[in-house]
Formats: sequence, C-alpha cells, structure tokens
Amino acid sequence: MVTLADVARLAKVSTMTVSKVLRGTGAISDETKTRVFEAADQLGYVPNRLAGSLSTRKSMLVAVLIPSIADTIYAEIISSLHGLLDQASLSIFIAESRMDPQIEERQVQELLSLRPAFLIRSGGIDSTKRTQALLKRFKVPHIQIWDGDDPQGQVNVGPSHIEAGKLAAAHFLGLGLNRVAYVGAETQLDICASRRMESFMADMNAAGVEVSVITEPHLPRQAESGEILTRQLLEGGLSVEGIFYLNDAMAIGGLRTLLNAGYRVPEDVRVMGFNGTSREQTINTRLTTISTDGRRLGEAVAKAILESDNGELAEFRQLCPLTLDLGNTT
Amino acid sequence: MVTLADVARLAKVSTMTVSKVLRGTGAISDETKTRVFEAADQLGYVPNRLAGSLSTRKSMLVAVLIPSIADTIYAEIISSLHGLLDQASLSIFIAESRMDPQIEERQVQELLSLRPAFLIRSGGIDSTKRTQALLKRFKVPHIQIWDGDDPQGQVNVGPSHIEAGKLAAAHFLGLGLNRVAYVGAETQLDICASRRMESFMADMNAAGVEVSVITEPHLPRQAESGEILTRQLLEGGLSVEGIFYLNDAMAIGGLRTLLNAGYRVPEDVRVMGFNGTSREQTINTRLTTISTDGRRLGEAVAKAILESDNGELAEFRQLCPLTLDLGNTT
DNA sequence: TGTTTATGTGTTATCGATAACAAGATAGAT
DNA sequence: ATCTATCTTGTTATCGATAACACATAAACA
Repeated sequence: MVTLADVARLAKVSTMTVSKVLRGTGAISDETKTRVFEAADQLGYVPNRLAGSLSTRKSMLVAVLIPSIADTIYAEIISSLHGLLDQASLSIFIAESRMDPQIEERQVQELLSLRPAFLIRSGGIDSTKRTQALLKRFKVPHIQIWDGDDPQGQVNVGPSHIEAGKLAAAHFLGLGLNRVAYVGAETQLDICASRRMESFMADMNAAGVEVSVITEPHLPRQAESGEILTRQLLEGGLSVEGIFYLNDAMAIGGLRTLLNAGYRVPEDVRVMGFNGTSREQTINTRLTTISTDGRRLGEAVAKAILESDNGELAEFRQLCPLTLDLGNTT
Repeated sequence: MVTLADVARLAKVSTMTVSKVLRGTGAISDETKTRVFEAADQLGYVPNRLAGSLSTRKSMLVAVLIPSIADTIYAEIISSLHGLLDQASLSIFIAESRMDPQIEERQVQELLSLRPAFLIRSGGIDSTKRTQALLKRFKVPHIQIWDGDDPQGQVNVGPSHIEAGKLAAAHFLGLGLNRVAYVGAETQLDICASRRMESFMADMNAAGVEVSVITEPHLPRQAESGEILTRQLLEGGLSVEGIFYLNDAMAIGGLRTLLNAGYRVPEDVRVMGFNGTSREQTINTRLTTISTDGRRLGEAVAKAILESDNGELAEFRQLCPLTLDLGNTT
C-alpha cells in the first residue's frame, strides 16, 4: 500500500511537504510541487482518509439511517444527496433500521463508530432511550428527515404527515363520501403513517364519516399486503366508497384486488395512496396519491450540510410541500 | 468525545486492557471485565473504528459503486446486501457513477481513499485506463456485479445480457413478428444495454427480421424518454409489430404513448421491457419483461464476502438466471 | 554589514486504537 | 524455599496522516 512516506521518499522531500502539496496548503515552491505531484502520480498514491480524519478529527463521512433503501422515496433522497455532497468529497454510508427501534439502536452505534461528520436519520420511529442518549452524548450534527411533525436534531426536513392525512380527508369529503376505510401495515412502528391515519380519521370523524381501519402489524408495506388486506375488507362485507392506503404500493395491490373482484374504480370505490412512487410506473390507471418531492428534500439536506459552518449546522426546519396528485382512481 | 483512555481511567486499568475486554480477546479476570464494561457503559463509549482500522490495517467498510441508487434494481441489491453484511458489522458506503467513466474514476478514488475491505462495482461501463490501473494497484478484493458477460474481479455475479437479448428475440420470433424496434437511451455508455440490443438484433436478423433502432444518447432511461422516443417512432411512420425497450420504465412510457395514440396492445403492437421493476406497480396492464432477482444477486455477493478467508475472496462467478415474465403486453 | 522579513521545508507530537512483547502476581511442582 | 508455569495486566511502538512549531535560506532594508 502506497503511503505519504513512499511519495516523500521518491520526491526526496519530507512527508509533511507532500501532505501540504497534495492538499494545497502552505507555501511550496513550484519546483517541489511538480516533483511531488509526479511522484504521487507515478506511485498511484491515494490518500488514506481514515488516517487523515483521525489526525484532523474531522471526518468526511455522512451517515444515513433510513427504514429501507429499497423504498423508492428514500432511494431518491439518497441519490439526490449523493450528487450534491460528492462535490465536497463527502462520502455517504447507509444503514437500514427496518422501522425497528432495536435495530435502529444497533445501527446508530455502528454508524457513530465511524465518527461521521453528519448523521441523517429518518424520523417517525420510536427510538429507544439508549439511542436518544447516544445521539445526545455524541452531539453529532444531526439531521432528521421525513418527519416534519416532530422536529428533532439541528436540521429537520420533511413533510407533515398530519397535513397529509388532512389532505386525504379533505379530498374524500370533497367527493361527498360517507363510508371510507384506511388500510395500512406495520402500524405500531411507523409513527408517520400513524399520524396520517389519525389526522385522516379525525377529520373524517369530525365531518360525521366513520373510518374502518384495516391493518395488520406484521405485514410489510407492499403491494401484496394491499391485496391481502383489501380482500379482508371485502370479505368482511364492508362496503366502502373510498380507501386511503398507507402508501402507493399497497394501494396498487388494493386496486388489483378491487378490479379483480369486479368493482369499478372510481365509480364504486375511490382509491388513494401516498408517496407518489408509482407515478412513473403506471399506465392507464393513474393512482390518486399525495406526494412530496424526494429529490428536493435531498437538496435541502445537502444545502444545510454544505453551508454548515465548520461542521456546525445552523438550526433549520423545513416542511416539505405536499401535493395531491389527482389520478383517475378518485 | 469518549475514548478508550477515558474508559481505562474510570475503570482504573490500562487502555490495552479495555481494548481486550471490549473485543473479547486475551485473558482478563471477570472482576476487571465487569469494571470495564460498567465504565464503558456509563460513559456511553463507542469505539472509534477509524482508529481501529488504521491500527489493524483492516477495514470494516464495503464500498459499493453503482450507476444510480434511485434505480430500483440497484436499490434492491444494496438492501439485501446490507441486511446480510450487517451481521458481520460491515458498513456499506455507496457512490454513483451515473454510467460515466470519468465520474466513475473520481468515485473509485474517493472510495479507495477510505480503504474498503471490499469493492463492489457494477460492471457494464467502459472504465478509464486510470480506473483500471488503480483497481489493479490497490488489489482490493473486487466484486463485479450486474455484468455477467465480461467477468472482472475475483467475484462476478450478474445476469448475461446477451442471453437477455436472445430471450427477447426468441419471444418475439415465437410470436411470429416480422417488423420490430428496439428503443433505448444513453446508448454509448451502457454496455450491458448495448449487449442486450445487439444480441437481440443479431438473433432477429438471423431470422430475417429487421430491427429499427430508436435511441438518443443523451436522454435518461426514464418513462418520459420512452414516451418521447416512441412518439418519434410513430411520427417516423414506422409501423412495427413489437418493441423491445431498454428497461421497464421506458417501456411503460412507451405503452402510455402507444395507448394514447390509439394503438391496441398487444393486438397492434407487442411491448417488452427489461428488469421487472414495474411488476409491483402495475395494475391491469402487466408488462412482459425479462428480469433477474436483485435480492438473490445481493445474497450471492454477501455470501462471497462473508465466506472470504481473512479478506481474501475466493474466485467465483455466477450467472444469475433470467426469467421471461409474461404479462399481457405481448 | 547586520538585522529583519519572507519563503520554503523539516521535526516532533498527536489523533485513537491495537500488536507484540514485557512484567508482576499467583499457584503449583520439586 | 526455589523455580517454573499460568494467569493477568501494562509498556512501547505503530498504523498514516496532520497541526503546530522550528529552522534554514534568501531577499529586503537600514
């Protein structure tokens, strides 16, 4: 492995000089500079940032902790983040919490052991006491995303899920629906989804509309679960005029079940999702959904990081706008 | 920041003893062990793995370099990888090459500067000479994914895109089509897609069927591009009986355009995609596509890593099976 | 000529951990 | 009682870089 010392030896200078040349700090004569550059190039030297970070006590690492990378909305956020942070040579490393506080605790430890310069964490899960204590003690600049309703960390960027539930309710009420359902999964873990459900129910109830809740704590938030739960709903003999699903994937599954069972959408039942992740993938049936722009969210986070003063984040909260994407299912 | 020394001080032992206790190496009396554990716990000590890695000269980092995290197929691979590597306390950090050799070169440098234990890299792009030289010089255990046709690195896991093209051709030929088109984007960068196209064309041509190629080097591989290029195809007055798209997203866009223009699918035109990323998201129109299982691919890679002998990968190649997912668009 | 001021370059200590070895304490063997 | 073996703990050097400072050398000024 090529080290600074190897380059120094070849260029016949000290390691310190090489270090200065390669980072562009200090005053170095042009002649030495070229000698050093040539030596580094010839040896294919790539600095060891682990050592560098240890020495300077600043890391170039940005830790990202989210429920799942396979969830399109988070993948979008990370992708946009990476594009922007890359300019500053910040590296991103990721971990999945799967919405589980215990797993989250372990992941936070793993992430902190790399001494990241920033920790980006998806909110909306009920972190353990130890997790909270760790985060407080380490006082890593902490950015919470996704949960705009319960700001934590110096920076918070995300949509209000309470607002999302209200939007859904307003939409259904505007259509004059009288009997509706909410279909979800992994209920006790996902606080954001709970908030959507609760504010949806509250507003519906306030207007005199009852909401049937169909949830199953252990099903994943996928299309298949949407199918299963919707089948349950139909078998239960409940006839509803509208269904608000936890997310787009489940809504798609629900749609499949409804259409297969001979229901017409939206004539017989209206269907609404959340997140807008199906937008790109649908053809004639365009799901009505409520969404927020993941790439824009990523940009806001990147901005906060890039504008941080020597690693110190300025306090910043931003509620990401939600839009009701009208499809043809409501 | 709490260090080993802090823990040692509180437990009234040397740093070495603390290090041994926390890693479970060496012979330590039970009494000291509990004292150390208590001290560590009380201080909320989290080891600094940067320092640890520097000292042991082994890192716990796995670098992943892919075209885009927002591309569902890669997100799936990473998610499955993370789940398995986590057991071994291996951290994953990611970088996007956007299919650009120059960007890839820069990303490889960034990644190598973190001295990863393994480098997982998506093949199918034409790496620069410097990139290749770097990878060779560093001799990081190198795993190539996604491109099964041109194995590089000690481990190679991915589908054969030549085979995919052949599958597509066989399917269209089996349907008796006589005039078909291939629609793609970013052509000169994506070698895997090129291979699919070329083997598709070769087999079609061999059977006497001509293939119209509609591509645009600078369009992204999205639904919208599928719309644009399909519109171009229609405006060109070309009447084809089948279209093979670069991926599912573009095929979906193409489907939208075709249906809007009054074409019936599959009666007038057959449509086929690649990757299967739309499967979860479609409702009545189920796209015929060719796919490989991303999670399984991730598992194979994780297995190779976990079974590596002290960081040394055993040579291993695996062609991931491709399946033709018959929908109702062909 | 002697002193100051730039301008380059090198020394030393340090970051937080671990490897390798050294050493003190205790117990058992002779 | 002496010696060796075992068990436990501590010392020192090191990983690859950088911060802070020290030291040459040459130019600039009185």
